[in-house]
Amino acid sequence: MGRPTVTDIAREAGVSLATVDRVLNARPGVRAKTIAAVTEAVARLGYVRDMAAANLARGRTTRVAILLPDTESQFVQTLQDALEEAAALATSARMRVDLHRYPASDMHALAALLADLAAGGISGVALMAPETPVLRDALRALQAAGVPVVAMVSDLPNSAPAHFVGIDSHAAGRTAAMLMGRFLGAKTPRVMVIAQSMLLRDSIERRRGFDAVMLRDFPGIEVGQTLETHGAPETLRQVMRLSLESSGPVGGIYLLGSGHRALAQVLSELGLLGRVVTIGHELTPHTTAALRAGWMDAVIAQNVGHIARSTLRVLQAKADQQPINESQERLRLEIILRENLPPSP
Amino acid sequence: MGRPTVTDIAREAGVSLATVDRVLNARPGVRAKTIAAVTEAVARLGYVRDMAAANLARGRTTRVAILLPDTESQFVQTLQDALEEAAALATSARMRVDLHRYPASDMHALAALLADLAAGGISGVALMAPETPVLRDALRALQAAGVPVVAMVSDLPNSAPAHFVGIDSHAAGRTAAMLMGRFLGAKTPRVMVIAQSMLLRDSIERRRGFDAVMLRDFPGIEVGQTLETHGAPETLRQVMRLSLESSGPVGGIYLLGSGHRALAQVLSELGLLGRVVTIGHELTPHTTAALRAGWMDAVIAQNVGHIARSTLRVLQAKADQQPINESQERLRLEIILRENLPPSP
DNA sequence: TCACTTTTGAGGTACGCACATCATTGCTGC
DNA sequence: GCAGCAATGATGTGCGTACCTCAAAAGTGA
Repeated sequence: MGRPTVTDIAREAGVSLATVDRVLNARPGVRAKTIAAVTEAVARLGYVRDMAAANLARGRTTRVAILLPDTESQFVQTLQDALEEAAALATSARMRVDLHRYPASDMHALAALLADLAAGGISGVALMAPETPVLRDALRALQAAGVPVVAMVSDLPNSAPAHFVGIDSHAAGRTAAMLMGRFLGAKTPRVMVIAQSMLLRDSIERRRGFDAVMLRDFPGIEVGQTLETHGAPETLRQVMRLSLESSGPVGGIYLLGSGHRALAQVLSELGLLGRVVTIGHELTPHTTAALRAGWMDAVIAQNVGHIARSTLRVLQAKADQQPINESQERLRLEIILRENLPPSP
Repeated sequence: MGRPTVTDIAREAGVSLATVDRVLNARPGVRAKTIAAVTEAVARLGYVRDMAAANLARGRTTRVAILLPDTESQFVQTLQDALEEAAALATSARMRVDLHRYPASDMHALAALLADLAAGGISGVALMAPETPVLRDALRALQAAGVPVVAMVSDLPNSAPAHFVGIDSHAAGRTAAMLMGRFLGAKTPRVMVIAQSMLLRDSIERRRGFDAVMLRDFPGIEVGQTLETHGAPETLRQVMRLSLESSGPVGGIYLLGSGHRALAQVLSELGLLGRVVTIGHELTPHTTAALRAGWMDAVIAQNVGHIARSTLRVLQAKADQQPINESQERLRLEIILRENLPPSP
């Protein structure tokens, strides 16, 4: 005897197949008493609906949309690649994934895109975006229309997403601090913190976590203010020179966001490349090269492959109104050094 | 128009459904020319077999066996828990998993168990075991009978397993060395290496990787010979005292295998707990507690949840004669510090 | 008790595929 | 040109479920 089927449930509950179907799919026209009988039979036999067969019978192909900013970021590009690979595989499981890039600076365009999607009859949306009021309203409307929303990488707590796929940014910052503190050793106990901008929630949280551990475990190390570069290499050069002049030399650099290539350039000009402990975030071709070259000491990352697969699994589960396997979907915060770099494919 | 189906392939290739079926399922009695025509139609239409429907039609439930040693090891226990959880979920995907523990000291018993399984008509076997000649022969026989074998945690290169699920132990050792070297800082540049035994392949490889990086990047640090404890706390106490007396104090301890609790005890007796950099392997309740308490500085681990799910996915793929998604099955080597400990459930 | 509504039963079709059977076609050598 | 065999076609059944229709039974109120 294999797994129980609807037929077994019908026999066990003493009702017809049609009634079992009505109960399982929450169709109207069944007495409470009958519902209870079927539910009990389900529990007794340990019946689990065969979702594959169910979706086959429904004939529906789950259609989901994924929205990424059109930033020229290596990380976003890496994530997109991972999503495309995962989407190709998901095709064999009756799922169609539409990937869109939205203008990062125009939240109204994003909101309009979301409205279009809602009208187009989609069964789920996942997105990576900073939480603005416009977006929040758009997402709430989407969810009110019954479309589940999944936040990727950066959480959207005020939009009440159905799920968040990403790591704890505060823990990421704490981990960076722990490594920085221990790697610094006898080097100048001063750390420079650099960010493109502090608008994104994850940057802010990383910084908070970094400070918390620095203050608690390494009180002897001085941590500077966040230097914002707004993505411009020239600004980076200026703020770094200014900071070094006014506060003196540093033993470590913590890069909150992207901009690794520009940093390498400036460090090289200053004769600091490989002489200061450098810690950053996210595994991209640039950071991989930097680790391999030896001038970056550690990268705190989240596995984009996992993010992609987890996102699709969660969207599928939501579409099927199935529960989520928390332990599988919990992303690990990864520490990457030169020695545990993943083998290049 | 949704996804193409076998019917579309038949029309496109100008053949019948039966022939498409013969080609897709590699059944005999089709001319090479016809096979080519069908294959081309598949490529042209971008046909992807609906595995859900296929498995439904096959009506077969994949039965696999998983064999773990009956060692009283926290890691093995953790792995078993993960496998049981994954197995419970796999049930809804038409897969039955039988978990066995074999006597760790009796390879003949393991071989006999494997022979039984082969006779019982099983579609796959996964196991964690040291590679002995007896086992190697048993595994070869099993594979000759068409049963795919998956090695878990510790590879079995001479038994030519269909797949290995686990991390690169050499890289694990290299990573441990990197952290040890950098964490030591101004501490006594001498490291003690402790193992239960050096019989297992992964212990040996870790040690090799550790030495390689120590030699290359930290030539000033002296690394002692491997002290074997054979799992006995009393032996651990003796060899540690002996080593400290003969070679002098150490600044770090590298624990190759298990035995974290006994180590804590002895370190405490010696007044060294928390005063030497301690690095070990695998995330278990003991090591988690040690990291939290602060006397262990880092743990190099592999995610048992991933091992479990990956093992089942690979076995399923082998049973379905489907290709394996390498990028999903590649396990990451994890570095765990206190700050990035996974939140307790 | 009768007309009425609500609840339940019986049965069919479909989803995309695997697998089986039997009939038919094409090709080979003689 | 015919036996003999390989290649192909035609057709049916079933996997577990969804969804539909129509008929029958049970329950309701007056």
